[in-house]
Amino acid sequence: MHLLQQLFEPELYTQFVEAARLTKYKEGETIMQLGQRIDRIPIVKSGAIRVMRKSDNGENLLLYFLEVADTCSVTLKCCTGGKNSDIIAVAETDVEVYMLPSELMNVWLQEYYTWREYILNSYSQRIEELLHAIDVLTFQQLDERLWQLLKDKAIFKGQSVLNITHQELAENLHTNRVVVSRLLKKFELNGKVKLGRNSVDVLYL
DNA sequence: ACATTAAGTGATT
DNA sequence: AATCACTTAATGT
Repeated sequence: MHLLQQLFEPELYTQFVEAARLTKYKEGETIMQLGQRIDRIPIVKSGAIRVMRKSDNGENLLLYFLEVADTCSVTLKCCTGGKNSDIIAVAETDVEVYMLPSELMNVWLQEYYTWREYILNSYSQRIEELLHAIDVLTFQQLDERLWQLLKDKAIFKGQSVLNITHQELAENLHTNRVVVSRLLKKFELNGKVKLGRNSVDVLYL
C-alpha cells in the first residue's frame, strides 16, 4: 500500500487519485522554476526532488529534498505572491509526481480531516527543514556538509557511485569548485570515497 | 590533431 | 574558505 493511502482517509484517497495527474520526470529534469504562476501542487509518489535556490550568479544552492509523500505547498504558496526570487525544483532521481489542481487544496482543507493534517504537517516539516538548512549553513563545517550531501545523494540513488562533477557539488553547497576538489581529495585519502572523472564513489554510508 | 571540459595544485588574500 | 592562475588529464569532434 502506498504511503499516501495510509495518510489519507479512503474517500479522500479515491478522490485524490482521480483528480491528480500523475507526471513522471527523469533524473536531472527540471520540474519547475518558481517565479511564474503555478496552478498545480506537486506531491511526490516515488523518487526524490531537490529544491534549490538560484543565486544571482546562476548557482544553485540546495535547500532541501522532497521525498515520497512530501509536498511543496509552502514553496508554491509563498512564491506565487512573488518576487524574482528563483526557486527551482529538479528531479534528484527518476520521480513520479502527482500534480493536484490547487483549487482542491482549499476545498479539501474544509472537507477532510486527514488532508488538513497532511497539509499542516507538511508546512511544519518544511519550516523545520528550512531552519535546519540555516543551522547547517551557518554553523556546520564545509567538509561535514559535503559529506552529508554525498551520503544523501547515494541513498536517494540507491547506489554508492554518483555521476556528478565537483562543480555541481560546489554549487549545491554554494562554494567554490577548488574547495570541493580539495575536500574530496582529502576524503579519498581517508578512504571515504573513490574519485573518477564525473564520478564519486561513496565508500561507506 | 585540436578544442573543450573536468580535475589537480601552488600561491595569495 | 575563496580566488587566481596555471597544469594535467579525459573526452568529444
